[in-house]
Amino acid sequence: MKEAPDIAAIAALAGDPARANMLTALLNGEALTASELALEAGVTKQTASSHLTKLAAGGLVKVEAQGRHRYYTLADADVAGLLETLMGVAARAKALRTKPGPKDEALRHARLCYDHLAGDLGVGLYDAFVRNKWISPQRDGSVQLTRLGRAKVSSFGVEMTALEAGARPLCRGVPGLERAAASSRRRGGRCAAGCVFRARLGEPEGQIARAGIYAHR
Amino acid sequence: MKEAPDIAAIAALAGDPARANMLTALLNGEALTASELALEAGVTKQTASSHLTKLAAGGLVKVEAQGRHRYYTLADADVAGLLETLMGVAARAKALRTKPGPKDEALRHARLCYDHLAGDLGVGLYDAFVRNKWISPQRDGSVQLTRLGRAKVSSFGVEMTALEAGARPLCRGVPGLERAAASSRRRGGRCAAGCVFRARLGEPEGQIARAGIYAHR
DNA sequence: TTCATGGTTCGATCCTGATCGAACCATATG
DNA sequence: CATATGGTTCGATCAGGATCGAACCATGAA
Repeated sequence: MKEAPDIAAIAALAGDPARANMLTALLNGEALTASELALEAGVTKQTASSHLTKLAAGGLVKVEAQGRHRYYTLADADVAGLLETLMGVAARAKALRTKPGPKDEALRHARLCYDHLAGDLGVGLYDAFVRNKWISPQRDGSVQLTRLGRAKVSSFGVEMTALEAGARPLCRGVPGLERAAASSRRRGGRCAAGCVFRARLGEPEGQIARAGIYAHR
Repeated sequence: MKEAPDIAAIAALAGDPARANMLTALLNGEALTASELALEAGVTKQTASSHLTKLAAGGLVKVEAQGRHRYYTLADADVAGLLETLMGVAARAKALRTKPGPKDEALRHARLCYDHLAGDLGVGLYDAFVRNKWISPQRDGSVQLTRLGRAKVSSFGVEMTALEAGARPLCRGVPGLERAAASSRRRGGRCAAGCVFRARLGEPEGQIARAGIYAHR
């Protein structure tokens, strides 16, 4: 478990209220100065400086100096995603008891959008692709684009270049996932690796695949 | 910023090395006893007990008693997702310097699988759907299933029930995202809300949509 | 019933890190 | 050049929480 300390390090960075406030303030994509972030966090400029140094060292934020101003932004979309995930987990854990502000409402809504109609279309497409035998779920959990399917998507105008892996499955079974895949199948659920493709086409983000990894006892 | 403390609370839970080790040990979906988790974390049983109480109170794990044994599992797939996201951020932040063990390799590989061929097919399908005018990206960033598209997916055998919202767009523009959407469009990138659908069909998880929210300065 | 084992609770210890005042450096403006 | 403002660094303080030994409770097996 060599990895845990590093996970802990990142999590610990977001685990401080002041730093969490700063990160959240940066979620809308604007770049804020150290002073502004100090205000957001409700701490002094020196405390803010100390925190921001840590966030930058930890790779959660980027800083760009413009004259005497230091503009901070989230390091990348993954950090934003992390914050969103935290929000989601917090909400489910009922840790989120207060009504979020407008900005958070927008994020909430965006997430609802993810889980809505587009998801249904993706699911529908996957099922239809299977029924029409355009893709073939494999025993090992992978999904194969069939000859028929190749012809079909080609007829849609899909560029075949990236898909021209011959008989190569779209998603190969993963050694560590075999057991989980088998387990998931027995439960009448979709297999893990197969669900990778399905996740691509419409399920809530990664949930199915994680459900595969995450075999309920 | 009422939300930040709750985010911080969740993050802080994962921010302790012992707890992080425990959570990671549970990532493969197995249920582990308190004693096993104590071993995983390298702490005494009493310390483990204390930690597990917090994790359970925070909603990150679930516990099920069987006789004198207490089996712990991750609370849900979102928690697993959170851990994965943390791993991803840690990896990008170069905080991850050691070579992960086999189990982690499987997770890594699963993620590679996500970002691979299935993604290409999804992207290809989206583009083809647009080119064929089966879906129509709207000015406000939403995506509309066209009359033609409805007929098409219906011909695939896709159940129309969930999609029978008439002229309702698959993904409506979000008020808070309009500016970001416009901004993203100007950059030659895909719009935010439109990319919700696209994300469904193949882009790395939520990245595009977040990129939209996250407007680079 | 006794003993073993799993797990919780209590209390004391101590380390870590957030915090801020003071001082200093860097930049901008009049 | 002097003053104002943005931001960093240093050092001292102290609260919080991880930790573990001891004790206790709960369950299982002989």
